[in-house]
Amino acid sequence: MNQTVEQAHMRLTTQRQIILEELGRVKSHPTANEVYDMVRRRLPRIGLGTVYRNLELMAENGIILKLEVGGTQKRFDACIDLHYHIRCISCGRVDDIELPVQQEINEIASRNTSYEVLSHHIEFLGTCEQCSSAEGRPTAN
Amino acid sequence: MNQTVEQAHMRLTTQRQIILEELGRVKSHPTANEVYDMVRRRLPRIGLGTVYRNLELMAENGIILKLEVGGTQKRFDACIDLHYHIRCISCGRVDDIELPVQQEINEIASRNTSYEVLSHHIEFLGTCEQCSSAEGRPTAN
DNA sequence: ATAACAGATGAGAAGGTTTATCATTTATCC
DNA sequence: GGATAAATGATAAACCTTCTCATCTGTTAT
Repeated sequence: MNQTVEQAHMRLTTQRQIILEELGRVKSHPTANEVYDMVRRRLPRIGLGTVYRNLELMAENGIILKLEVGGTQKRFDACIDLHYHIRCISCGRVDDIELPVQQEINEIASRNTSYEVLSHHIEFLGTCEQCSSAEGRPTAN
Repeated sequence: MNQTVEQAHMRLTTQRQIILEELGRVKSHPTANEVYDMVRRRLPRIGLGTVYRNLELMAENGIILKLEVGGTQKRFDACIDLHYHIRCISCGRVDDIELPVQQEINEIASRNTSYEVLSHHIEFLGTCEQCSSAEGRPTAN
């Protein structure tokens, strides 16, 4: 599951290479459109569809991570190690959160459901520093 | 936060009443469109916008719960007690899962982030009974 | 009761995100 | 190099959600 573009029998095209590079460059968890904007600075003629297609493909092959978080848009992460996230309910940004991964709750969950449990994800909700400090100010929002 | 329609200074219109009734009738976690379909059987002239507007409003006022889960669509729940969910990666259905709520991890998370932590949600991923048993069959999917 | 007012609705348009289509381009394999 | 398969870019389409606004409904004050 966790592999490289070549091991997934995907051609390492220029587009894929740069999508991967740009995604790896940031610590944020960009949406497809944000990745598109980053990549377009280096490949101005790339299509939005190509970005979507490849993010989806690379996520399916375990090369990158597609975040299963709330909010309207899908987000992607070059770091595929299991870790948890926190999302700002005001501006929507998503950050990593330091918390020991609790693999054991998968087993606990398994005992209480008819589903075949594969994984879990914890998402915290809160307000980020910027939005918290902007709350009082009349002009900001 | 957790209150009735009247306490939220919302008029208890026929539409709101029936939306609440229909949402309370099911144990699933329907999408706005699924609620629309259920309600329309009793109020054929209701608009989809009314359903969206009122689900959103009632969620804001803590009358119902808007699920912060992955997937493309928002889902709603008449049960507002904090509990966790499991989502089928094959068909998308969402069920409750029995697992003690871990309020203490909010505090642990708080120590490791600059966010103001408000809440958290755990979402398990897996395959539901139906999809698991349908996996082998050639015709099903 | 009735008039004035505010809130809610229904219909449709519009917006935003994602996926599908397809002719063209690019890479790979003999 | 030529045949073949895969990937791209452009565009359209699909999908979900929100917005707009004229109309309707309920409330309040007279």
